[in-house]
Formats: sequence, C-alpha cells, structure tokens
Amino acid sequence: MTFMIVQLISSKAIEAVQNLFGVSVPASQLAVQRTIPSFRNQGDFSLVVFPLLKVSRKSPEETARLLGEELLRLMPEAESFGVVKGYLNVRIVKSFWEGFVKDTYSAQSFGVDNQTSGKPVVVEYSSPNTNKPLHLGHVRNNLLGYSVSQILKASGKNVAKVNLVNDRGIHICKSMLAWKLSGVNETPQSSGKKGDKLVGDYYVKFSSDLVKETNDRIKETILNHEKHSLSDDQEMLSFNIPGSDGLNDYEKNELQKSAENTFNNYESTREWKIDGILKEHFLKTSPLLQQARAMLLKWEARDPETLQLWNMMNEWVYAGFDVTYKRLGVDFDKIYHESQTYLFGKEIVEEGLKSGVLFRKDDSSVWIDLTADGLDEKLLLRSDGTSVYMTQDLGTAQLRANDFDPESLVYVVGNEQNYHFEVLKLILQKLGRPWADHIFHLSYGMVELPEGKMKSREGTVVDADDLMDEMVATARAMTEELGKIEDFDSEEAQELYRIVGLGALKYFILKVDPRKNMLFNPADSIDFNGNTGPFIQYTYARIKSVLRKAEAENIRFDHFEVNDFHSKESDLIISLYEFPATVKQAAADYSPAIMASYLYDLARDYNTFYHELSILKEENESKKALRLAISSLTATVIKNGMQLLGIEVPERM
RNA sequence: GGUCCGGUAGCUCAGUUGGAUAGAGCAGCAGCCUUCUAAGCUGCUGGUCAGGCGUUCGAGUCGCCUCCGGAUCACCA
Repeated sequence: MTFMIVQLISSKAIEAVQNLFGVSVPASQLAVQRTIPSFRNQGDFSLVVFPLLKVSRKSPEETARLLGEELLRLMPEAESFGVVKGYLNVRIVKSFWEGFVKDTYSAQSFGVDNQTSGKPVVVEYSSPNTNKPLHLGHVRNNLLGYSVSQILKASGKNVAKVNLVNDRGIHICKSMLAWKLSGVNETPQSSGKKGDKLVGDYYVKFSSDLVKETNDRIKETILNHEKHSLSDDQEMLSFNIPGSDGLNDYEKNELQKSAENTFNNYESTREWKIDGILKEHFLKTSPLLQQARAMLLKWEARDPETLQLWNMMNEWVYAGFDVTYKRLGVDFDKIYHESQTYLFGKEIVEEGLKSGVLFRKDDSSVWIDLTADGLDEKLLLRSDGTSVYMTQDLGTAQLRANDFDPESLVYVVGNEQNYHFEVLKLILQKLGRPWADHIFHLSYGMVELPEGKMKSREGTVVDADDLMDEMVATARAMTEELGKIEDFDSEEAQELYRIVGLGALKYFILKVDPRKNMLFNPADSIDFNGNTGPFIQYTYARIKSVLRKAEAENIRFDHFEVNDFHSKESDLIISLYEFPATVKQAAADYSPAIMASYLYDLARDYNTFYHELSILKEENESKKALRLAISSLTATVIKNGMQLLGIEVPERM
C-alpha cells in the first residue's frame, strides 16, 4: 500500500517532461497539490505547468495538454485529465481509491505508527515551580508537550517525556516561611485544601505580608522624622532610614529626598503615595525577605529542620499536581528535580574554562563571550561561585544526554525564554557537544485573557483545576439540555461530561499555532458548535451510531465494487488518505494545530457526506458497503487523530 | 536603543517548499428534524491580507523600508 500518490504523480511528471522536452527538471518545479473544489469535476490533483514553459516553448494550455497525455501513458493510476489555464488536473482511477479503502477500513491503527525505532526524542514539558498551583499558561504547555510527544510517536519516533520540577529556590522558601510564621500548622488534611493550593495560598500570603510589612516600616519611618530649624521660616526634615548605613552619601541623600517627597505628598493629600526609590530600599532591606533568604541558605546547608519542612510542603504540592496531571491526561517517563540537578552545571563550566571557551573575570565570576555571534556576554557562575539558571540548564541537558543518548532534545517552554535557549544551544555547541545541534526549543506563545495578561497580583490567573471544573460543568449543562442520553446511568453520564468538557478545552487550546500568542476568551471556549472539540467528538459518535445499527442488522461491508464515486465520497476518501501524511507533517512542524485543523476539515467533510447521502438506506448493496467502510475509516481516523491531541472520543453523546 | 516574534472579515483563527476566484468558526440574517444523532446541514452578509516599494509568468507567503503590538537584552528563574 502506498500513501504517496502525490509523490508518484510528481515523479511520473518529471519522467513525462523528460520524454516530451528532453529536459530533467527538479521535483521543486513540479508542485502537485489537491485540486481546488471548483475544478474537482476535472481531477483530484493538480500540477502547475508555468515553470515548464521555458523548456516546452509552448503555451501553458498546450504544455499542460501534452503533459497530461504523456502522464496517462506513464501512469496506470491516472484515469483522465483536464486543463484550465496553466493547470493540469489529473483524475486518479476509482480502483486506486477503492483499494485504499479496502486495505484500511478495518485497520484500527491506520495512520499511527506503532513501530517506533531509533534513538529517543526527549521532550521536556510542564516544568512547574512548586510554590504555586498550575494555571492556564501551564495548561497550554502541558497539552502541547503531551500532544507533540504523541504525534512524534505516531510518526515513528521513540519518545521520552520528561518533567523538570523547580522545587528549590527563594520562591519555595517564601511559602515555607509564611506557613511557619502563621503558626497554625495547616495541612491539606486539616484544611481540606489541595496541597498545591495550600502552598500557593501561603505564597500569596507571603507577598501580601511583605507589602504590608514594607508599607508599615515606611510609614513609621516617615512619621517619626526629626525637624531641624534652619532659620525662622525654614526647617529641614531628617529621616532615620533603617539599613542605610552601608550606603554612600549620594545614595543616602537620594533616600532622604525620596522620603521627604513622600512625606510632603502625604501632608498635602493625606494619602500614601510612596516614592519608588524609597519603596525599593525598604523591599531590599525587608526583614521578611531576609528571613526567606536565610531559609534558602539553611536549605543549601542541608539544615534538617528546613529540609523536613521543605520535603513536607513539596509532597503536598506533588500530590496536588498529580491530581491535575491525571485529570489533564498527561504523564511523564522521567521526572527531574532541580534540587538534585542544580549543581550539575559546574563541572561543565570547569571544563569550559580549561578549554578556553569560557573566561573568568577579576571578581572571579565566569562568563562566555557571545558577541561574535551577535549576542552578549553571558554569566555562568556568580562571583561567589554559585550557579545561575543557565548553569543548571547546561547540567540538566548533559544529564539528559547521558540518560537517554537522544536523537534530539525538545524543550516546550514559553517564548519569553527564546534568548535563553538560543544561548544554551550556542554554549553547548561551543563546548563541542554534538547533540547540541539537535536541541529544539518548542517556543509557544502566551495565553492572554480578554482583560489582558494574567496577573497573579490582580487575581486574574485562571486556575487549571477550576478551568476543568467549568468545562465539565458546561458539558453537563449542554448535554442535559439536548437530552440525548436519558438511558445513561450516572457513572456513564459523568464520564461523558468529562470527555466532552476536556475535549472542548484541549481542542480550543491546541487548534492554535503553538508559536502564536492566543486569546483565551471563556465565552468562546465553552462554545461546543463549529470548530470545536465536541463537534469532532459528535461526528465520531454519530458514525458509531450508524455502525452499531449496521452491526445490529448484520450488514457486512467487506465487499464492494464501485463504478463511480459521488463527489462527497471521493472528497472524503482523499481526505482520509491524507491522514498519514498529515501526521508526518504535524511531527515535522511540532504542531498539534495542523492535526486539529485536519480533523476539523475531515469532520466537516463527513457531516456533509452524511447529510447528502444515505448510508443504511442506500439500496445498492455495493454503495452501502462502500459508505459504511468510509464511515468506519473516518471514525478510526478521528479516534486516532484525537488521541494525538490527547482527546478522547465518546461512543455516544 | 539592539535582537527576535507577530499584524489576514466585527471577534477568534486557518492558509504546506510562492500557484487557480484568500478560507473556516463565532456573531448577524434566511432556511432544513414523521427519514441513519439538528453538538448537524444549506444559503446570504462580511477583506485595501497594517502601509509602501521591489523580485517573479504569478506574492497573504520571499526581500527592503515605514507604522502598530508583544517578548527579550539581570551576579532572577
């Protein structure tokens, strides 16, 4: 079985040109494309002959006609042709399509390669911080990572899904400190909160406590100023600003001026409008932040009490994440933790220093000079010898190379880190890592809300669990309104709401080109009509309904002979035929959106076919069998294709 | 300011290495359920593909310029 009719036409056309004009033209000159609907009465595929005019020295119409005639001679699969302007439209013989349907309609795994081979593609995605629950942005990341992994597998690659959990650092310490200071010993069990939510709440509490503490300190400082009389009608204010001892005179002076401005403003308006310089200073010297930093140092020194608290709270978060991941339907083959990998980059830095790729500055910080590559100098070790993000990523990349001996490393990370990954790849290349050439940053765009960006401070963050709840609730409301599943028991109904609600969410996000920023409009996302997941799921359920009836009536459809296709039949068959190539295309572009778009078009094609033609009521047995076979194949393709998006399909809805 | 990404219908998005008359959905309007699931189907309305110049037989697609939006350029992650 060949899925390469397009390549066949192209190669035969090259042969035809050779025969006709004695010239060998490259395949790039002979683009074969699906004939546009207006000319489907002439053919299935089209060739553009304009590039051949130089060698044919004839008019476009004449060139196309000659080529068409030669093609008919060379290609038994070509049945007839038509010419419009410079376009040659070729009709493929019915028996070819008939053979295709016969060969595939009962193959459950049509289009998806279940034989994977070669070195693995390592796909990193999700990569959450453990101080906050997952939100809409993570949802896009997770859905993309999972779907791309599925698509790569279906295209024949071995895939390893990995997650790099950021479980250490100042953010986690903030949650830990706020929890400790609260003194209430709240746990997921005692509060009934999901672990990640609980820890996230303390992170928020830290932030608000920090703001309050800072404002209080500032107000106190401002109000407890001293007055010095300079003369009868002039006086000078002096503020006793804590933590300013180490500053130089200029900086002290700036702070005094900033404090005076703030005070004067307060005097005249009775409102606190704190000057920026002052605010920055008080944040920098915040006792709360100092405590958090002290905690991080204790953590790095393996202080048992700190480690215990850290472990406990991280476990809460993981339990919470697991629930969200499971519900989202994503999983990982290996999970890395930064707490275990953050020191790994240092050896690589040492190696780079020896080989001269990196250099040390006078303050003993380590850098790489990328100015020759149009980038800047980049820090790799701080002057105190500690590592930065980039250092860690060098280490984890090496670790992954050791663990998997991968064909390539794919990073599903937001586009705000484009620069970071450009630098990462470049450094590894300079360090002579051959696999560095196969680092691919799957850079996806931000998810925005109608009000603009999500801001945790403004409470506009869309929580992943809440979002799924809402989608499932909408699916339920919609299903109940339609009233088609009265015979479902409660468990079956719940399962359907889940499948449809999540299908809607996943499709809504995955149908957009990953690279582009996308708008998440809640009103649009709960629409289940048109270009949506539920529409495609519905099409599947509809087909299954027909197939169940056929089975009940004992109708077999393993035999059919076709004299002519209805245009709706051939449109559908050719769409189905293009599924394997679409999987390859989606894999090559790392784009679930290509698959989503294909499935939508297919579902639409099927619905018009379904509407226009009878299936079970068709009297001609051969036609009935063909239509059932096409229906069955469409169901398979929808199921397999949706599975590549991580979307399930219901047998009934 | 440097670098990168984007700008297609009122809104959200498609548009394969340059190919025929730029397509869907939503919204709006008009139809189609005693007939295989109406979460469906059919029709209508809606475009200076941000703007300009260029390359080409042919440009939404490639090049240059301008305008607008976003990201990034930390001893943060």
